[in-house]
Amino acid sequence: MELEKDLFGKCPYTTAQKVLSGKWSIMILYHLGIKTMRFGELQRQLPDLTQSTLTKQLRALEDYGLIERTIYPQVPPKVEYSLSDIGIKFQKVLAELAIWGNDYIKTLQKKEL
Amino acid sequence: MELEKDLFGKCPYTTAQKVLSGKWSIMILYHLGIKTMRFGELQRQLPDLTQSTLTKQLRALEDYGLIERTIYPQVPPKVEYSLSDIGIKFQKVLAELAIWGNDYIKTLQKKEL
DNA sequence: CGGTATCCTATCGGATACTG
DNA sequence: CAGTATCCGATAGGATACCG
Repeated sequence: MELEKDLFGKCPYTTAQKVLSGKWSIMILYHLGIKTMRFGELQRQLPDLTQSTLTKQLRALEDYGLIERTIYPQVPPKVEYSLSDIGIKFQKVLAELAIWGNDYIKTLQKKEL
Repeated sequence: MELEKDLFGKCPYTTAQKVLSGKWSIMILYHLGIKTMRFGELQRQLPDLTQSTLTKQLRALEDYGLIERTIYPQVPPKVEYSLSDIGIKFQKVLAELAIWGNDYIKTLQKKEL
């Protein structure tokens, strides 16, 4: 995933779509919205993706500017991931997404009855 | 894209992510939120995807239950796409997404200066 | 008009193994 | 601890051509 600089002029939806295209973007943004986390802690929250996949997804979100990576120069290494300003603003979308997602699941369940 | 029936028990975010994974889902949902449209009209709004791709994306959204397809038995054929109840509810997410998307574009532009 | 049916390719996510 | 390097398979999406 590589950041495209020519997002300007594009519509907000297309832009959002690109940023959210990563399979784990939403989940990562959700967890970092709860609190800043170290790599390992984040990985424990998301047991279904491997270390290398998590790294790639984090790099993508970092390139897009949604999250920030802070490296503490020490041994053993400590790296913290947190939301950027624009990442924090995304929490509003997540909130609506959560409401809708629960609603959607309920709808599916009714159909099954 | 095939609908998975075992979404139950999953978190709302994972569910939402699956539904939104289609490259054009958001754009389609946005346009159908404005008004019910025929296939051709929708295609004119989205010049960047081919007919076959549009068909696939529409089928996926239909399978997920977000949109409804109404076929009017006449010649030439007339098919209308509209939002389902849960699709209408998704407009709230889209609204937040639009706000955020515009914000994000502004942020990027500032960085470029 | 509103599709199918094929085929093809790029990319993305995952598995695995190794490292400062 | 937090990565990187490499490889690999699945699949989503696009191009093209044809159809009721």
